Amino acid sequence: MAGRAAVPEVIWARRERTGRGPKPAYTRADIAAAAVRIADAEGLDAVSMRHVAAELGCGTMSLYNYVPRKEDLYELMVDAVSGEHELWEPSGDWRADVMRIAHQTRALMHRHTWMSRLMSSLYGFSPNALRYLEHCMACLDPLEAPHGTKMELLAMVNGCVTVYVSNELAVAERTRSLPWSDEEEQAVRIAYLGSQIASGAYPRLAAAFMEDAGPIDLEAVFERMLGRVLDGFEPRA
Amino acid sequence: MAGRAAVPEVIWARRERTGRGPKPAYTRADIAAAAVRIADAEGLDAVSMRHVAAELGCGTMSLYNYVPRKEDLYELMVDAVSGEHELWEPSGDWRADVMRIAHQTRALMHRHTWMSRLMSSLYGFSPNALRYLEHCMACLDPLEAPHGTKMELLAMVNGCVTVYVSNELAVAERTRSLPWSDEEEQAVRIAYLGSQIASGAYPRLAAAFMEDAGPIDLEAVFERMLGRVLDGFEPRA
DNA sequence: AGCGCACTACGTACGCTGTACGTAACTAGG
DNA sequence: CCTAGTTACGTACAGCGTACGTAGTGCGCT
Repeated sequence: MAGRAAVPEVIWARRERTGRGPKPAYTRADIAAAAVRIADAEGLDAVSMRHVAAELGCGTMSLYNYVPRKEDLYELMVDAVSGEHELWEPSGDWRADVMRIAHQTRALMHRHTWMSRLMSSLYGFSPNALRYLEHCMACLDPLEAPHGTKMELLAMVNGCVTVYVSNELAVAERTRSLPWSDEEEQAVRIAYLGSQIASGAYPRLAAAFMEDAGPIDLEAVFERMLGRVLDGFEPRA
Repeated sequence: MAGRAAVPEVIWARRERTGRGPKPAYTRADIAAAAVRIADAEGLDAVSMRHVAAELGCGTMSLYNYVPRKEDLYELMVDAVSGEHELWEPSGDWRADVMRIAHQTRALMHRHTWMSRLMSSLYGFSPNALRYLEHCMACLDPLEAPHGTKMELLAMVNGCVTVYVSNELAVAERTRSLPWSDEEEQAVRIAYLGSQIASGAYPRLAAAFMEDAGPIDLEAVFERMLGRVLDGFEPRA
């Protein structure tokens, strides 16, 4: 009977509508959509309570009727785009299905570049996340393994995809903010990194950077990474 | 000769000291140490320019002589604790060495719980990061593979460790902010998650959650994950 | 030797953030 | 019908990053 009211509750445990009083002017979906629109167009840092409220056309503080803290707004956003995952009838080939899931997740994170940043800090048992997880598990039905192992597989795949895309986006951001062209980029990288490497203190890094001169094929690397992860779960022959 | 001054430079390309004028009162190491102290004690969000300046005992704007943007302060912090990595003479057993590296990285991120948050957004070719990377590559000398593959291995290991610890910390944070004890935690999780699962819409998730009733052994899961990653790089027999 | 300038230090100020709080309007349940 | 629980929203506050201006300092050059 201790006061458990003052506790930070998960937003999904709250009912959306609560009977008494005037009907809410917006749904959670409206709010999430507005926030996603802003994040897509102007970046995650542009998502402020004021900005989202303005996008919706209501006063700033009205938002707090729907969303107790800003963090919950993020949760709404992640759930909303999690709903973009295509969920198909499992093919029977778990490897192919998981590959397809990974590629779709990557595409989704490229479409909403702020996702990878939010995913790594959120708890993530939103309704759409549950639906998505259930679909992933369904794809793993053909795999002979305990549920726990399957969950570990999914965690690893999701984790790898997230960090991979994070890196992709970080590098893209870095080169985009540079005023030089891609070809000159190489030269610029030499400016600092090269000065360090030329110092001779890092012979192996020097060798590594000399080796891959051409632009790396991000798709191929992604594919290779996934393959290796899944190899670890292949039943022993 | 186009104006390349207005460009966001990497802080490591800046010289720390520049001859003319009064001697700077602090070193980059001083500043990084102050910021790390604050982040460790009060969390990453407590690291503000004002707060760090106060910790150093100087005016807020004086910090900007050393650090052009706040993001660079983060870079300094990451580099500082990257220097905590123990670098040993490679044993000749690359698998064992990589395992040891991963365990140390995990320990480091538990010591500085804000690291995982920063690592996923930073570019990361700071001096200490280079030293660390070179050491990792040295550990991989016994592995018969091209440099590019070795880099991919390290990226995967580092990535997996980062997301793993992120999850660990997120869960810990969630349960810590709850006023209930660990045993009751289980019951609370049922409150929302259980209501969803009991709905019957997610049969596989239900089965999975029922299966692992006891507290999971985080060390064992970590070990297993690493093992699987490394398996993917074992030379084919 | 001494001038000039690059550099450090730092106070003030601006626009922005999340959100606590108080008030007015509204409507469903007893 | 009344009233209690909700919605809506304006105001206010503490804190943020940082642009800008000013004052003082000491190295490098003439």
